[in-house]
Amino acid sequence: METKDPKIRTRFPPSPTGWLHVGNVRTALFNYLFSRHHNGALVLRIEDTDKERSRKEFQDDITEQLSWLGLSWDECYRQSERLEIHKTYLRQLLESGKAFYCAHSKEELETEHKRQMEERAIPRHICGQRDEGRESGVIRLRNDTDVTLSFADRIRGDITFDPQLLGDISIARELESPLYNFVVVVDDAEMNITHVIRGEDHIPNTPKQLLIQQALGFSRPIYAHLPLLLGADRSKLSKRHGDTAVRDYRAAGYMPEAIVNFLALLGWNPGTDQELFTLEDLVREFTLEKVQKGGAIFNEEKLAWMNRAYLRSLSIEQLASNLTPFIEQAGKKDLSTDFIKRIAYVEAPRLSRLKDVETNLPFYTETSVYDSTLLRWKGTQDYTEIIGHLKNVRQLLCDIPEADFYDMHHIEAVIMPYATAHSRGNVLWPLRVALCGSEKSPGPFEIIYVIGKTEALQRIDKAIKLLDT
RNA sequence: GGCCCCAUCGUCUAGUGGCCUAGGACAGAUGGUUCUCAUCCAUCAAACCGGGGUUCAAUUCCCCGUGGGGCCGCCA
Repeated sequence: METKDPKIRTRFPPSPTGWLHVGNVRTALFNYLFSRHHNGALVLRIEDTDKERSRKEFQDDITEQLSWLGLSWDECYRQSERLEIHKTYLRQLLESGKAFYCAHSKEELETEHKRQMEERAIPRHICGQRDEGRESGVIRLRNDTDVTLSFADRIRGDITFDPQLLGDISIARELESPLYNFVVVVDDAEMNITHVIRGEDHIPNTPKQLLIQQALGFSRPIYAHLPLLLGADRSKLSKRHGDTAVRDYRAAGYMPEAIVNFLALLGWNPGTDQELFTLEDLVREFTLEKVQKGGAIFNEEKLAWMNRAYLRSLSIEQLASNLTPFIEQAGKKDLSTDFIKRIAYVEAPRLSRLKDVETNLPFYTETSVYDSTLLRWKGTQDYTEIIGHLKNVRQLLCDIPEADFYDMHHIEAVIMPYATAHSRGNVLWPLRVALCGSEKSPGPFEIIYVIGKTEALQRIDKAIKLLDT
């Protein structure tokens, strides 16, 4: 059993350069689960040091989607507001000679890199200007370490690097513009981050950050590198794999609980057969020891299955209110709440995503034009027989009091004996087609239940008329 | 190319030397229920990357291959 350590602090540091995507959310989730499991704190840090690419709408998207998913944070910072702190440490390194200005041009560095690749040499920049005392250019950390760098990853064990392969690490474009590896180290230390839980694509950054930490005299946090989220081709999940933004899944009608549950199981599981977890369950069960090492493919079919499970756990009232915006979006804005509740009731077993409601919506809200031949069961039924059945069923429906139309099973109980007596297909197929005008649809009782007595009678009359002419 | 990480059914995974004729879930196939669609129920098919060790015994430990991935920015 792990002990609860209130001093544990984790962080989630997205850069606001695109819509928050599911890979980021998985990282955020694991940080959330770990910190909450230990009664610790989660810091949200907007990494907006790249002024060119950072945008306010993306930053808003981060907080909006995290909130929607139920992932809360305890503190929030914007890196761009911490420039003075970063500059202080930058000056410290410059003054102590641990960092220096490198005035080589981009072109020069590019040429050097190209040559190194061609010569199969180590791609690194060991700057010849270390001791020239220049006062402008890129600020680099002097790297003359020759001892092997090593850190204990909580998920992968010891990972070692040869620091000589790194060259002099760039830490700022200029004094006013510090770079990622430097800022991360300073902020993690300043914010007392105890556990750095991030994607394994950051493993190569770790030795650089270790070096910067040492130069600054900071203590080292515990690292845990998560397996990557993969696309179907097993490469790192990205935009080219299709919709990966949380807002897209939200717009399609995935439940936040399903997304969280699904993401948690990508790279982690408690070692049991349980698949459905609330966020509280996850917080209670989560440990880094159970985190997987290999990358996991983001399989939308399983997400859809899980979403179905969550949709079906909703009450009709809850489902109806979740469905309402999607029904409105499909162009049906004035439906009564009772009507929507009846749609929710019959659609519940058919929905993978809330947006799927638009598939059958026309059956409930519109009358359709169809060919009279569609009314024939198996395509061969006699018209006069169909007319007879429809008229009889119509009469049965007429005799049901309006109030009983609010019970689907009552409607079924009235019509079913008649249908059975005349072979169900002979009665129910034409009835259903009369009601919806389509080959495939929900059952006749379901449609009648949704549209109500008056509308049902009208549609049956219309079908009878169609057959009569 | 260099460095680093990883490796059980198509996919997500259980499995920490014998309980494994390898378990579950999604997807798939078949059958049943059924007026169509969906739901639901039952059944089936499907994996330990290869080769060496260690051991009485390896999916599990070690090594080497192979395969996959990540990173090599004055992006984060």
